[in-house]
Amino acid sequence: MSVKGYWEKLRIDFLPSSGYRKYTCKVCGSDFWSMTPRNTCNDVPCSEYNFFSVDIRSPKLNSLQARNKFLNFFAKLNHAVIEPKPVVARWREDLYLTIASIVVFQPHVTSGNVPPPANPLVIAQPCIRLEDIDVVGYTLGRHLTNFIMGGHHAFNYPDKYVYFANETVEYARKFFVDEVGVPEDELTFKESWWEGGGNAGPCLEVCVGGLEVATLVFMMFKNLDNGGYAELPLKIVDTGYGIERIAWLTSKTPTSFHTVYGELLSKYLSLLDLEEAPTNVLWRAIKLVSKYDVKKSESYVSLKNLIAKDLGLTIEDVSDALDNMVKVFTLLDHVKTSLLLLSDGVVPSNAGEGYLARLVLRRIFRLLKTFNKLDVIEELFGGQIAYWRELYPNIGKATDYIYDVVRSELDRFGDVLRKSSTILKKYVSDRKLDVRELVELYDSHGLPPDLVVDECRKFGVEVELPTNFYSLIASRHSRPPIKPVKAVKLPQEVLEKLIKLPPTRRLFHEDPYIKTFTAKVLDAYSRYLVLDQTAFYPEGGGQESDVGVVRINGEQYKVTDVQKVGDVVVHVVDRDLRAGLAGVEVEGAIDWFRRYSLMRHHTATHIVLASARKVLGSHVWQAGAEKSEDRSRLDITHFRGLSKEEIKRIEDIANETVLNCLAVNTTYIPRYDAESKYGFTLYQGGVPMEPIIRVVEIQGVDAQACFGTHLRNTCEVGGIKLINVQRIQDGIVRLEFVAGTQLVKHVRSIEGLIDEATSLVGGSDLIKRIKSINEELTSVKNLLNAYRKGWLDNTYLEVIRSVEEVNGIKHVVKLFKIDDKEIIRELLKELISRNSVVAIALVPEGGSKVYVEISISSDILHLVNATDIFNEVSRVYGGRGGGKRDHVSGYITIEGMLDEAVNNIRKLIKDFLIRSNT
RNA sequence: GGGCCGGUAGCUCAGCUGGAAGAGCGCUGCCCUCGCACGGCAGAGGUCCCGGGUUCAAAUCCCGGCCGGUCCA
Repeated sequence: MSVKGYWEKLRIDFLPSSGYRKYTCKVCGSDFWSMTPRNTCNDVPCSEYNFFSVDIRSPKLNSLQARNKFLNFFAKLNHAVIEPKPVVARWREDLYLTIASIVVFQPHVTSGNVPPPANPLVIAQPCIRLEDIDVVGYTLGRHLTNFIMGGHHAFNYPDKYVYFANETVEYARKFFVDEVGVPEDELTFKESWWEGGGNAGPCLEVCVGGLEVATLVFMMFKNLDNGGYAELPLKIVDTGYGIERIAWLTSKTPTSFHTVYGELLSKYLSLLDLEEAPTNVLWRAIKLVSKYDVKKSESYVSLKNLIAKDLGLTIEDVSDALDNMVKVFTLLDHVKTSLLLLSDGVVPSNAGEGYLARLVLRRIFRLLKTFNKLDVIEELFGGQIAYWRELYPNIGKATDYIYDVVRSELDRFGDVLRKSSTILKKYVSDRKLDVRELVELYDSHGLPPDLVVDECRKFGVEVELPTNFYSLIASRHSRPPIKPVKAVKLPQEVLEKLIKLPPTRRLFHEDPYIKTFTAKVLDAYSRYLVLDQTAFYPEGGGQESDVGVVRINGEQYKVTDVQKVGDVVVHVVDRDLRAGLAGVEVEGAIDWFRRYSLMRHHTATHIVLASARKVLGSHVWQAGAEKSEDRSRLDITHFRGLSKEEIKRIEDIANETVLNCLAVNTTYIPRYDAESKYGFTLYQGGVPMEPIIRVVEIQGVDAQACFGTHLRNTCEVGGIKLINVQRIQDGIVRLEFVAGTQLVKHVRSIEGLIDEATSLVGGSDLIKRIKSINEELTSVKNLLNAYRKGWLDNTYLEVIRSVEEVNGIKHVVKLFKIDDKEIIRELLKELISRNSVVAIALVPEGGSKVYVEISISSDILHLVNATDIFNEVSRVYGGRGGGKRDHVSGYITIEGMLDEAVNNIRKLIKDFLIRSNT
């Protein structure tokens, strides 16, 4: 079905009945609704911007006021106001950032698993989108990397209808006309089609004077693999109002940066020693910018040309005025985006969402570098922290962390730049730099092309920056489809068979201290056993599964692994089970020692995470965890390695928590209650898809959504010792620790190591022994060197005495019966550097193998060649080897008497020298 | 998660079309100086990241791993 086909199906009666009529855009061909006849659809680039000439009957609004107006309007229409969520979408596995308000409700609500927190609802959600990051600034505010998306949402279930397209359009019209004061003739609704995140539906783009101010999406379909659509059971109203654009519309400033950042703009200009561009240039720019395809870099140049022509200025005048403004706009935007990311706890790194933060920061650094103003970076951040801390309280709380990270990232960027000159020298050593090299400098070394071009000029190397540079980069990166590889530990046929069984009653949750139990067999197949209830904990939440035994009909089976398939717990036993066991009663017993160790390690993990957050800051998140019987492993996000002091403090605070004997309570709480009570730090180990979640709370210390089995009280942990701390990758630190009785085991293994080391070196005081062994080693080394030197001196004289001469060529062939090639080589070097001589060493290497090394003084190289001599010898003695004219090494084979052979070789060489020199 | 670049003396790096492990800075000692800096001379310092392979021969080539950097998801 075509897009238009869906529109006929949807039918929005409200528009025609309120006097709107449908027209077709002469430029893009889209259908749109308008009160007054129009040729074009009122959206760029079909129409020019003229929203600043529209007579808006409303006071000027800044973005905070526009946001409040939006929320209040929909609150009056019985929408519950929902608190915004972080800009880092930690609840999504397929997305790093909150790019729209609907993201807050995906996938748990949109899939139908969890009801929305209210219905209908309204939210003003800060969002970050980096896809247009390159054109931010150039469009004078149409594109931003951060913005507030006002969304009113209604979720229509098959059995519960709230509202859909008609009401949505009615509300939008009322909001823009009655609240914002847009004259109704200026308001248009363009029919379009929206797709995203696996869903799709028709949408209306709401425009005023060329500016799109809202999109109204009616999410009705699911994308199918074959490219088609399937209707969703849930019909969702998904709207996005551009709060900054609405503010811009009312405040009539030449760019939206003037509206959003207010006094910060002039503050930034003065910090950077810049002048604001003349107003007439800015106004001319905003009128013209709507016509251009901003993705093409040459269009910015033609924009400047046109402004110059219109205003009677030179292109240089316009460039001077506009280029710096664009950079300042970009700085304003990027600094705010950084603040939002960092205050939500993102740790910059070279992977994941951390990379996105680094990308934005690096762009800031590069821009500042073009002004030579890297030193004002803290003032730039400070200005915005003060400006935004009221609207975004997290920014105020994270101030220290933000400065720390900015400084540390700036240092790192400085390192890259410092390295750049040596790297560059390597690349321009041939006095030129081609495009391939330019691409490699950026892709492999992080050197931005504009910077490289500047640097090259200093070396006197001219480089051309191709306009398609970034698409060249893109083409270097092949994009494999995202594959959510789920490690399925059970065979497919077992999964299919078991998924239909009723959920297993979780005795391990009801009472984590149950060691034995009885249950009924629901199904038994091959080595897989499903019971109606079980005390066996299945692997999950980073906790390994239990092991133990089950007794069925008097026969005992070992349980080696336990997995969860949906809500069904599957026991894997050590051998095949009989058929027809369904209904039979079984007795089970878990390996309690192992389980208790796991429980201690699991509770300890929560304690250590909380301690790390206390010591390092609230940007610390769990990046992975694994609890096993003998130790626990916790990966946390942090921007540098830990100092000894920090490690000690984490350990101390963790053990304090243990000693304080705090209760550990496990409760089931409705999702939204839990979120508002504990915040999003609940979801350290991922986000469950259920409306009611299991919360493990250590009173006053930590609360997490968690599936694992925990102790009743922190006392039971016994004690916690960090045994290994390392930075496993940029932005992630791994903490390994042991708890409880495992601590004893760990100490014992260290004792064992010490004992073994002590017995190896002898004596009783390990440190003392190692010190004396070291000294001994040094003196033996020195002694050896002395002997070598002595050997060298004596042997040198001895060899010199054996030098013979044929046809004016001095030469010597010597057999050495020590296997120390290093000193023999040194001897040869000594010989040839102090004499004009051909020196040949033979070193037997066991069996018939004899090592040969030939060296020739440089001044007689014109007379004789080492390779030739070697070949002459190997003709008779079957050698393999090679080298250069002055030096050859290899092996020959000598059977029988060695001394005899050496004499023979001497003769061979003598003959050769006679022949070759006549 | 993937692509690319890199890992050689305490530091910064060269050597990488296979053929005798190097430079600069720093360090130690001596000379010069009243002393310091500079300068001069001499010297110490190496698991060429690790493990396999190819080869007469590997820092260099091939395979695998570890670590770092960087770009893109």
